[in-house]
Amino acid sequence: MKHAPASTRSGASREKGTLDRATIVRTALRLLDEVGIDGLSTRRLAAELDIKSASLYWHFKDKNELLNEMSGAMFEKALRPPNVDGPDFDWAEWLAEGARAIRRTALSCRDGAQVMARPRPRTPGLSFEDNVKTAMRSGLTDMEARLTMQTLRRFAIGSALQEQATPAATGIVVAGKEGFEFGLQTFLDGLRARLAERQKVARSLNRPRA
Amino acid sequence: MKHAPASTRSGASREKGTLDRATIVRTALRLLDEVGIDGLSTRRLAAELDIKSASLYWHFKDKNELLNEMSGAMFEKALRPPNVDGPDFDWAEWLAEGARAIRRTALSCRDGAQVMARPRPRTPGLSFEDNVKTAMRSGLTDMEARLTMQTLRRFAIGSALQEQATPAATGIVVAGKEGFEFGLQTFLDGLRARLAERQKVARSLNRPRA
DNA sequence: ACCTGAACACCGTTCAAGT
DNA sequence: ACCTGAACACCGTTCAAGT
Repeated sequence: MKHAPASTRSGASREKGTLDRATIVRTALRLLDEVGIDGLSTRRLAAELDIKSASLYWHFKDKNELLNEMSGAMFEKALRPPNVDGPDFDWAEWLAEGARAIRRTALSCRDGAQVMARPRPRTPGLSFEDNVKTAMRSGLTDMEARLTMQTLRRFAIGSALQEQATPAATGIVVAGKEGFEFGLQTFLDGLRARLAERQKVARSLNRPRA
Repeated sequence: MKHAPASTRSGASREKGTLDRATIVRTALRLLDEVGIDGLSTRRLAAELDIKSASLYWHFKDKNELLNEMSGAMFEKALRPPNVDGPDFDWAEWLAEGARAIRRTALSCRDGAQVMARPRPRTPGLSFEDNVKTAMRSGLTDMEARLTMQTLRRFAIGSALQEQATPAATGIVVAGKEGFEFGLQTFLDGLRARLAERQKVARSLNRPRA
């Protein structure tokens, strides 16, 4: 006699053919938070989905592709709404919030930083170009805006990575948000200095004394 | 008939009892550069050392301990001589060189950034406190000096990590050194602004007008 | 003190075969 | 189109036993 068709796993039973990449990625992220990156095996994930591990290879080329998709999902979650307001728009605070969101998202899940440190699949230009535009409202050039976002992303991931590493052995100086804010604000100060210098030059060109 | 006692591996035969942690770490780093982090198995490393993989567990508690030691070795290599000169000492350039050295070392070895992103064993206070002292010659407080070094370390590792990720999928904006220098110099600009502000305040306190 | 043989409990991945 | 059974070629780690 055959036993009942599973569905005993984690409560969420599906009918066949319902399984798609998004569901797998979502489940993988939940499992990651439970067991950590070393515990996240294809067999364990398959069990969580009530399938066999071989089935995962119909949906994903290999485990790397799955992990990269997880990275993409975390970034999407971190960078939700550009949320640009009216004339009181504070570009520095907007950039800071973006960097904080990346770090916060990475820290919100066990080993999340290690996942976000991976390459993510080319999101279809969705919000990235919009964000560049928004960053340019500060007066930065297109290239500077991109470099700024790249720098903040690298710093946020680097910070989360160190903060999430086994706390005993790391040479952490100031734990938590304060250590992060120092680097963040100092970098933004550098941007402000650059923009102020640029405005000064522009003014002197507009009404030359000579 | 027993065959000859190995020594066919990679040319470097040893007599028994010669093997120590430093040799293992050095060999592991060479092997890492050959096969990458996914190829660096205890069995492969043991073969390279002409021992059996079980023997590694006499020298190291587990693979994690070995990897952390590798991280420590790479940082030692990166931060070699403090090399502080005379009165023409340029603290900003000194900090920049330290950050560049970390990034350069990470990029010098396949998957090197992933290794340096790991926690490293507590180095016996060797050069770290000296470096804090050196950084303070800029006028930064002790805490600011530590935060600065932490920030640059995080940014350098974060950069190397992204640069070393599979080049196709990453949203790299400006590849290579230029992308790194932007973040580095902008952060240092922020530090300069902070120090300049501090000097201005100090001067106004020295000779008050009122 | 240092190393091995042999095993344990896993991995990621492939592929013919099922439905 | 989607999933399984069964296998392949590996893993990290332990531990009694050797020298």
